[in-house]
Amino acid sequence: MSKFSEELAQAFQTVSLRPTAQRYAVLEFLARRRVHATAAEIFDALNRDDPRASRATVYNNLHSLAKAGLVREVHGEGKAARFDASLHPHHHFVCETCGDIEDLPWFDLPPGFSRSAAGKREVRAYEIVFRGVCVRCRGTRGVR
Amino acid sequence: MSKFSEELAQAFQTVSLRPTAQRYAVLEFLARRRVHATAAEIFDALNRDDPRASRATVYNNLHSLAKAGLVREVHGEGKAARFDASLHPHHHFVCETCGDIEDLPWFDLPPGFSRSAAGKREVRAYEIVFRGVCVRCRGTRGVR
DNA sequence: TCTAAATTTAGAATAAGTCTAAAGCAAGGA
DNA sequence: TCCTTGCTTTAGACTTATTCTAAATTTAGA
Repeated sequence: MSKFSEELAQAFQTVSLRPTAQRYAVLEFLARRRVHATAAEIFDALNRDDPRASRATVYNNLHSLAKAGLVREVHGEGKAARFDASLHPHHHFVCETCGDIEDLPWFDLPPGFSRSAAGKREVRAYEIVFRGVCVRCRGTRGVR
Repeated sequence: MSKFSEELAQAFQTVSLRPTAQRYAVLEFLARRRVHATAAEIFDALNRDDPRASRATVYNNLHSLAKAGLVREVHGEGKAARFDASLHPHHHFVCETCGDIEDLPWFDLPPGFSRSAAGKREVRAYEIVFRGVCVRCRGTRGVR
């Protein structure tokens, strides 16, 4: 068993979610990708090889994985939600030109920032979303 | 002319967007509200009094206002996008229990944070999204 | 006033995501 | 091992959010 699949198996363990073939395939697909995928892309990809998965199953699993914290739902420019494996914490960058979403390395807010901002609310998580122009789109500046 | 409507008029000026009756109504509605509205809610509200606006117009204006930076699109728990006037900068808090989205007072990231995180990307804006349990939902804890 | 460009409209069309009811599996106890 | 119970999967119909279309209207500026 590779380091990689061990890590996935481990992840299922710690959140105590049944590692069904389809659920595993969804998480694996996301964990291998750099660019964030829409549910439709995941559906298409899974149905090129075994195990297959129905549309409903893809959504079911994206939701159960998100609830368990192994996957995050991110919204960029388009109307379809995008998903990424969040095995390791990170922030996000949304390109306003091409709509792609990229991961940025994690850093904590200075202690006290979130507490004072949130008042009496209970903060369970946070992320910073940066918007702007990605490296690829900066390169083609003016060409359009 | 009230301070408030002056501010809206001013906002249209500075981004040089035509202040049509419908567009003004959309922005005004959002600026007066505390809770973030879906397009459907805005559509319903506008069609209770003049000026009316068709569904397409509501969306057109939400998009033109968003592009101009006067409105922000935020995604909470539900599938419909929510919008808020962003005349003044702020961060967001999404309640994982009831799905409501609240504004948090703005604070800057410590200088250097965003620059080093984003690498060669051009950052035009950022926001911090906190998730957790809002004050109202904390109160009803355990009742369910 | 006149013109060109932007805006509005109703309704049809598309797309994203959810629901349903039946059938298949997985985990743990006897 | 064999049940039992509760997750999970499935195809496809369905709902709902958002976009598109083409014609009519309004706006800003010359």
